[in-house]
Amino acid sequence: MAGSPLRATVLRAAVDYIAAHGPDGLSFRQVAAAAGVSHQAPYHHFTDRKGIFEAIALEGFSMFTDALQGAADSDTDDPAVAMLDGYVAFALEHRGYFRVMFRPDLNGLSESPALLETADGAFDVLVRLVEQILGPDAAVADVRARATAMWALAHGLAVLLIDGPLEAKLGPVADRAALVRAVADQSGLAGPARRARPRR
Amino acid sequence: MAGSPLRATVLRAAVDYIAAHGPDGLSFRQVAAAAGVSHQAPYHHFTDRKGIFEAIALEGFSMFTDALQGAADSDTDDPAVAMLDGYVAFALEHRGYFRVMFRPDLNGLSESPALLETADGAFDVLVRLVEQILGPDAAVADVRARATAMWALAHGLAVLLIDGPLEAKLGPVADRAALVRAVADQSGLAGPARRARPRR
DNA sequence: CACGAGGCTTGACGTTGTCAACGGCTGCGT
DNA sequence: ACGCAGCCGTTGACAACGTCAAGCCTCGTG
Repeated sequence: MAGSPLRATVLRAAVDYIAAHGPDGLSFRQVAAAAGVSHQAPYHHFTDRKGIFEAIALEGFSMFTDALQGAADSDTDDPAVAMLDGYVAFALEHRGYFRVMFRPDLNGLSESPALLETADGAFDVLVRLVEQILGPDAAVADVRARATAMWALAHGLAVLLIDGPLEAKLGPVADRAALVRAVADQSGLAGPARRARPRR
Repeated sequence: MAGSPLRATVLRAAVDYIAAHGPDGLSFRQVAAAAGVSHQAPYHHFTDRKGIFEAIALEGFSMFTDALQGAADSDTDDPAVAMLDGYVAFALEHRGYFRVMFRPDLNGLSESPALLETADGAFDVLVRLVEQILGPDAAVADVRARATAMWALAHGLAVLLIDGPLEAKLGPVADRAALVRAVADQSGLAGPARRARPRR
């Protein structure tokens, strides 16, 4: 299951490149050269250029699910904020993966059932947390809307920080946790459960 | 100021292509061929391939600012929701522009002062609206955080709808306004002014 | 020992972005 | 009226890219 060493090498080189320069300039031949093999060698491990992105996205979503689950499991008095922070932190620390995961044109998400399923797993973590926060008697539509709101907020923040004008405006990252906190406070999404805000 | 007709033709062809297939596969030579000219003709109107994206982003941010301003000016009892909806609506209706605007690797945002300034203009519309919502005695940090929260929420929703798994999950667009409403309600960002939530 | 398959190589083809040189129009100064 | 410079478009060439097609080692298994 581990795959050949070349496969891993290529994948790592690709992820590093993407983290540094974005996915679009990534060249099949360049990563092959970086791995010290001929320009066709990677074809024995990936069907396509797209195959590389698909593999990255798959691995990325798996790591992502774990990261979100970890944030959900961490015992904090504000699980919603922990989740938001976990989301944004993952994006910042694993740009190479994150940049590919949400680009269906690159990774062929809609065509790969395995990838779709893995991606769903991450969203499920979020939904389960929201169910837990809102309590068992919450309407399904509310849970859905709340989860979507949290997802959108976290995703927007992450994307704006990684690729958007936010980083150019606020300087690099600075204190991510404080930013997430402040934003979560300004939206109504912070707080341990039903609108009780201990405030310390 | 209008620019030559070829320039406009190329730009339109590029925007249409991007709306349909995303920016990355866009080929300089293809748009030239689509415009019925030789593969080098566009070079008289754009310095680079990147120059096309820069022009699209510039025009896009200008349209975007107008759209947001329009949403802010519309008299509704919930300006925050109007703004969020305006943001998402623009993204959905002008994917060809939106997809390029937030891709600094494509449009060279950080290198072009004119582009940066235009992009700032859009954010300023949001900040001014938040100032208006929170009232004149609001702390600067709160205004900033609230604006960032709204921006992130709208942007996340837009991105997830356009390129993310949300469209694959929820079906195409459906009723955007209702979705935005629900999400805004679940986050605390809806409501006319200071945390009054009519609930009705 | 044969042999088939996996892993890698070299070679080739069409397409891409970009540099360079060329040509025809149009409008200006003399 | 004439020439000439500028814009706007042309064709040609080049390196790099993704991908198809063969060929070459080097194993483990019969």
